[in-house]
Amino acid sequence: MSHRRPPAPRRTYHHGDLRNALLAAAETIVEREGIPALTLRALARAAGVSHAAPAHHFGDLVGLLSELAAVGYTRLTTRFAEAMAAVGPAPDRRLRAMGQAYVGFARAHPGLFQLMFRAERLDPARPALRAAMDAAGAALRNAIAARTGTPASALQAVAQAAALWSLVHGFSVLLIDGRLRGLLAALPEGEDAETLLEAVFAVTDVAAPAGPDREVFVAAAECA
Amino acid sequence: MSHRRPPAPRRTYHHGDLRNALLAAAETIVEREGIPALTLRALARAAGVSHAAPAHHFGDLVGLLSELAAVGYTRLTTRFAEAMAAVGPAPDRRLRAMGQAYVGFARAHPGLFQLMFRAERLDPARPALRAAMDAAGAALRNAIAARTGTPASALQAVAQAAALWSLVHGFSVLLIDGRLRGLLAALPEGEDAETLLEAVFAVTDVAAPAGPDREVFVAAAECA
DNA sequence: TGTACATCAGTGAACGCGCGTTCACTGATGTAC
DNA sequence: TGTACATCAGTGAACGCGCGTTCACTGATGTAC
Repeated sequence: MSHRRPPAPRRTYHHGDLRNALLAAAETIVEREGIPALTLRALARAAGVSHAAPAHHFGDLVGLLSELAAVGYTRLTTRFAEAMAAVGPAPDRRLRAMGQAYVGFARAHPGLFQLMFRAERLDPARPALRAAMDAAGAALRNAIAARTGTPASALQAVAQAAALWSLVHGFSVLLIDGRLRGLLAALPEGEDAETLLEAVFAVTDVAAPAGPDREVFVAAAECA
Repeated sequence: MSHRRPPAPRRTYHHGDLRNALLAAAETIVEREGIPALTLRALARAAGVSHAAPAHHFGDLVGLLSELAAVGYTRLTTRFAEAMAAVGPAPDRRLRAMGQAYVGFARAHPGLFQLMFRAERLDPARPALRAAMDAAGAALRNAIAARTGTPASALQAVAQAAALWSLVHGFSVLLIDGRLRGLLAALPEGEDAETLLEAVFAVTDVAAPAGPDREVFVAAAECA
């Protein structure tokens, strides 16, 4: 979020970059106080501006939050790219890196992440939001397609995508909501959510490493 | 929800079963109008009662919604039991049936399901809610333990549970939010969300049938 | 370079709304004797 | 069986609050000439 300004002092009548200041304020508020605290007046207050000012830039609250969600999806797409780049070209490693980036994003920005999936406060028809969502979705599908190769069927291709997305999304949601606390407590000393996610990938075929298990399986096909 | 009464006619000053009437009204409202429409006044209106009346039974709105969420968790636990009973004793079938029941519940009661996971409107310390959540969680863990048998490690046992729960929860959330629409559209003619869920289980090891694949794998271990 | 004017961005007072909460009340129910 | 009384459940008016929206306004900026 560029051009962030302190809300207090302003020497000129015009703000200069109220649009970005409002988005930054919205993100701060949602992380500190949660989604219900996101109101037009609270945002204007945080940006140090009269409460009627935001209307000039976003129309209404749904518009503003949709733009913020778009920022979130764009940031998520960036995280995807970074994580995959850091891990080299192996498709299964890239896919796992992407899943870890997904969960990592949710943990780093839980409020924003929740907002991105709270349909009632967003307008998916907003071009910026639609474009940002599409970009994130395309990155996910590409990474899955790269690993799967030519799928056995259309159904299987779709199922691969739905499975990975469901897995990392469900894990993220349950984790930031504290629902996995019980399971995490049952872990051996010193193990945390990151270890658990790795183990989840391991017991799951979706993003499991193409390791010995898979080779044994292939060998079995020949042996039989 | 028992003893449901029409809100309009009431010959006696006392309602008789306002507690259940309010829970029923809350469920109707959340399914028809969504979670933001759940206010004390709207509930009282729907139950045909003055807006100060609910306080006698639930204290405040969080209390009322927590009780409703408890009803939801209890119903979910019942669905679990029904689905597993209908499918016989085989642990992997039972586990899949449970996953299907989870997603089926979310589809049948999307508003209630969302409420059950909207922490900001619930008080998890309420005994009824805590008990109902624990019961549902225990059913899930038991079904997983029955299929896994003796796990290789504590980490793996926890990972199995986290994986299945994440998978079905993520699938449910994305499905009722319409996020899987794109993937569903890519399915062959006539295939629906139920088929997709089956396929997701199939590409996933978590609840995959102990079918030929698994046998081949075992054969390979001997063959090598 | 200077001036006039249109447009833009933010102000601040006012509005109506639905909300949760409080409170004195009243009708109904249950219990003791 | 009857009566007195306490308790319970629901009423309805009132309150203050924060909200989004409207509106006439004003200060700043940009543009035409």
